[in-house]
Amino acid sequence: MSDKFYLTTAIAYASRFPHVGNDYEIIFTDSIARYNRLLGKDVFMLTGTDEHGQKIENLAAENKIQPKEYANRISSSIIDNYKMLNISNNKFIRTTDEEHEKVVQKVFAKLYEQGDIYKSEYEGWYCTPCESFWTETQLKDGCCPDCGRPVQKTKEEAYFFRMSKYQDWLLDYIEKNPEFIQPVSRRREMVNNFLKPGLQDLCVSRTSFTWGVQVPFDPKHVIYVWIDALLNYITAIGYDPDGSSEQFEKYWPADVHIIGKDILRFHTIYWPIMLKALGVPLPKKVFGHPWLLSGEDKMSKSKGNVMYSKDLAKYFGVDGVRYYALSEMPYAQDGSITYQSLIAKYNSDLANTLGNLVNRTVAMSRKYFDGEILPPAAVEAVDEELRQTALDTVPKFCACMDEFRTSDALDAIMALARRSNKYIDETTPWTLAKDEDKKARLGTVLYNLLESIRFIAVMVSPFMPATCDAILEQINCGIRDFGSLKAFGAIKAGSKVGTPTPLFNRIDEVKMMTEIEKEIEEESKETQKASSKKEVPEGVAQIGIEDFAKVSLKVALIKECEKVEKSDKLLKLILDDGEGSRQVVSGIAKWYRPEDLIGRKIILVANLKPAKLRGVESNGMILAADAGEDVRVIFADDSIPQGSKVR
RNA sequence: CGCGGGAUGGAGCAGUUCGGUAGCUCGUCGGGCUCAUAACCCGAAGGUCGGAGGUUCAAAUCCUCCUCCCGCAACCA
Repeated sequence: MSDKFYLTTAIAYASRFPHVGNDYEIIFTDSIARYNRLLGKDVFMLTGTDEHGQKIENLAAENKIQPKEYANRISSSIIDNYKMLNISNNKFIRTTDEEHEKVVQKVFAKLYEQGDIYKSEYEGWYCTPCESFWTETQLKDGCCPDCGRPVQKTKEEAYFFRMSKYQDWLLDYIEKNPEFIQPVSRRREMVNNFLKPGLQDLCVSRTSFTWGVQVPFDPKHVIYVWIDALLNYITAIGYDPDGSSEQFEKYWPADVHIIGKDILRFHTIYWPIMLKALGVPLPKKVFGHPWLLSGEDKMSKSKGNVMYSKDLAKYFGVDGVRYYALSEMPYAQDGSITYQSLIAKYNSDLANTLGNLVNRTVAMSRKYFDGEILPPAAVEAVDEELRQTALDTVPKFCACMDEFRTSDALDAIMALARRSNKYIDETTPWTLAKDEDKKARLGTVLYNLLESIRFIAVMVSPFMPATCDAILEQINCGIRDFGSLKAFGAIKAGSKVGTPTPLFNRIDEVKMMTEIEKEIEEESKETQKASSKKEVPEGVAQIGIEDFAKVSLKVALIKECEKVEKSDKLLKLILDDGEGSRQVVSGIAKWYRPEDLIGRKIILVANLKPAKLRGVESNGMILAADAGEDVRVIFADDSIPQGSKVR
């Protein structure tokens, strides 16, 4: 019997509280899980938190608490958030769970013993003040992603996973299993960018921090994120290299890992190779979903465009938030969320189309028959179309959901709601009600409407579980199994409908926007207060004047400037630093054109070690400020002669 | 010439595999109805399908070139 369905989300990094953009993934996954349960499958949905690593260690230190304590806080707030969102996960794993850590160590040891992991030296970038190592890709603007300072190339001892050994096998596997990587466009990206050029061995341990799972046979090493985090998918259900649980045998391989498109690489390259090395079958699918953007941009604190589910739920209800996330998101492109679009969608789909349909139907039933449901005795030709639409919607709904197209599935359901509203106009129950002889006909019309609404309620349950319950309560019908959608007419005549209560109250856009704007203003005032209090920036240690004196800052004149070929971000500058010319390369091409800079004076870090960027030599660096997402060069006053020392 | 995706009425999308009246939701305008949440139903306006060429009886769809956006990669001293 292959009626089990195991699906997972990525585990959330427990460094800070997630916003709606992050929550999209769990809402989406939850709707897939609930859909498969509706089909009668034995579903196991896993989610959790990734709680190890440098960043959490640092954040904990800043807050003067233990890392575990910090992780506990964030983790429990995430659990609360998921509860609020009505997420139906079967398990919540934390990478700090004892069972998980034990298995991670065993796996590491096993891979080491069989030669897939070996000890070597790791060349990376070191940030002295933070005492932390970063990989090339982790760097932000070439500097430490935590404190923004320059970093130095250094070596440390580390363990590596021999990825290259499995590369041909994986390439072959991906080609033979086109279903494996989900939106297909992403598959090409992975194959062309990583697999074909050749895989680098992956560094899987660190000595630069301690908050993580220890390498069992070499305690000064901590197992770095990939082995630790990815293994959660199998440790959570009882994998053990020495013999796994029954639960593992039953649910593995996972039917799908649902993850953000940004971490597809780890799930479609490193994870399959790890599993292969362990002799464990691969998950059937990895689906890299797009992002929910705030308007046009990614949500970020510095832009002040972050929206949290719990705040949105206050205005739109949990199901309103779930509905928006699931219906507005295109299949493979990023979606967008704004208060305006949320209000528009909420009003037109939920309040007007669906909510009003249920409300008017139940109200008529009460009004004309005191709520009693009559049998569908007086059938007419118009009925057939409604009936057929309802029946046709079911396979459409399934086809969409099997491909994870939630917005198309919801579209199909809303089309049925619209068809039902139209049916009311076609049959004009209020006219039938005036004629005593048309009672049976009127009863039939209302019966058909109630049954159609029942179809909607059942199909809507994966997306808006609470709304499904509320509808079924109002039509007073408990028949909600998927099998009941095979035929039209499961509602029993003779029972009485409940009280008509609006499911979604219409929102006055102007009113709500003023309210929301007021709230946002108050919040930003608060955060400003809070941030002005702790002026010591995150993650930057205080230094003495003697440290500062090590940096030689000078004013310099930009004499020439041009773009570095084949680069998006680099400008090559020829500077006059008072002693002569020097060439500096700077990553500011996105914000400045060469002609904007020539003739201006800037501040130069004069004693930085030379480096080559994109093959062009750079001697020093120019100072610039991060203004949100933008970068602004710090210009010096024209009256300052070049070569002047800055201190 | 690093790899990939995209450009369709005011907005957001479908249609492109296997050429043949350009479709959906929202918005706008006009009408209808009164059971209902100023809702619902009907109708209309609005698109030379990013641009230029080509193949064809026929191109949003196939081919070539170009422009602009977005991911990934490289790069950010």
